[in-house]
Amino acid sequence: MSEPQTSIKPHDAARQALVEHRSRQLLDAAARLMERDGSEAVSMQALAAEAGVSVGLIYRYFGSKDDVLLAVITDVLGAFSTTVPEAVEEAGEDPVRRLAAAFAAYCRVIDSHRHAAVLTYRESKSLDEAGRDRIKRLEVETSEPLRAAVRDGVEAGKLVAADPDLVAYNLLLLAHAWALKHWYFEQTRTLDSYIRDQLALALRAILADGLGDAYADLLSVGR
Amino acid sequence: MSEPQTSIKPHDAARQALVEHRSRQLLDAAARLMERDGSEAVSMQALAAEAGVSVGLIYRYFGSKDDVLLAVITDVLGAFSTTVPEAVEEAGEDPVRRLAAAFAAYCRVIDSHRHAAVLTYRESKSLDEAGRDRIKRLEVETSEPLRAAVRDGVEAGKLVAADPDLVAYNLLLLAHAWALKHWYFEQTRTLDSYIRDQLALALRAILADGLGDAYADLLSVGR
DNA sequence: TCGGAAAATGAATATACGTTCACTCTCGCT
DNA sequence: AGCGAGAGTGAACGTATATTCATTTTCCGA
Repeated sequence: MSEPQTSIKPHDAARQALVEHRSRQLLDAAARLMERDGSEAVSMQALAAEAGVSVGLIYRYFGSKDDVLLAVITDVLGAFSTTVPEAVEEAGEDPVRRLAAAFAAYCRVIDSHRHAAVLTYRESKSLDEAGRDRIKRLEVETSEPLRAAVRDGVEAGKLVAADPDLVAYNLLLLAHAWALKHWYFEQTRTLDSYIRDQLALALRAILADGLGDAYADLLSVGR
Repeated sequence: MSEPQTSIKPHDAARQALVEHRSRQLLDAAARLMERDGSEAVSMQALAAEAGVSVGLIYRYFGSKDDVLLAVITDVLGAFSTTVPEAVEEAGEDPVRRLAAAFAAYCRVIDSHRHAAVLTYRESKSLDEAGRDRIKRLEVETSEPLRAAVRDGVEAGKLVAADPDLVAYNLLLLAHAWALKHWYFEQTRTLDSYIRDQLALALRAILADGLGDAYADLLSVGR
């Protein structure tokens, strides 16, 4: 009934700290590798080299390559779910402003993880069924702030959208598009002008009549 | 100065026919394989099996796997450049109707090659720089009908778009999205309702004031 | 009918990569 | 100081798969 060792607690704490540290080190290395050489370049050996550890060590902290990739994706999705709500709060009460802030925040997170953010689009033989389902669910969940903002706008009579979910999902897609089609958009746009122009276009479709003046600043298009 | 063989001409014709036949056979097999098992499943051995030929034969008609994939993509892009203009012509003179027809045609082509159409999004280590550039150029070219329709609509005063190119490219993206995010959209939509709803939403953003009634049929949403 | 050139075959080769494991190193405790 | 458990190592293994090539088959013209 008694523990074989009395020092379980402190051990566990140290262990946890190490796990935390190694996981972060590896996930950071994976992200770095991805942004530098593309997501195809993330092999276990390359990851080990980038992180400055041995191949075998990775398997002490992640069960498989799938697990690593899953964790990278989860990381990015986590960034959404902290950054975006924050930005929305800062935008104040107006649902239109909140929507604009949410979209901008999405785009900015994606811009700083351009490859990792679109890992989901890779028809990976790697990621198994369960992992894919989990990611899909998370992805839909992280689009919730957008959906909420659109719904609020409709309820407040400031937006008109027959299908708020479609509007929100399209905005999510356009945020992803900044990464997916970066080679195209970068020819003519910066991140800021992309956000501004896409937002202006989207708002034109859903802003209630007569509100153009109130949001003129959001409806302007880049020079 | 004289040819070693007098029968060069007929030979060449027969050769050409064979090349044509084999290429089609292989590209069709690749497309079939892709739609059935996903694009990751297209290995040279699987392709050979699906086409009912030997592995070595593929290399007689394509220099490498890259070449095969490139040809598959080119095939789909070719389908765009014949189908879409056709659909646009059938839609008559009205630029708004033409735009609607173009978008619908895009979506339909994509729907029938859901995996192949989206091969471009695979961050393939396979496809080399030159091939990717060629594809990018072709992809932009195939979006020309959309661009033209939007521009015409603006000139005719029926559409209002600060940046017609962005509008056209977004529509292209939304067509791709039917394939990219099929797992999401299929939950709530059919291809037809997808086309209708996306078109309605997009038109709301760009239709000139007072034209709502004239295009009420294009602006309706829902089942 | 026959010879040979082109077409086709598929086993073998090369390579890249995920995963494992026998071994070494580190460090806290006695 | 010495020991032992857990941390870390990296060569080796298995597998998948792109590519090659020696060999066989097909088929057309003489």
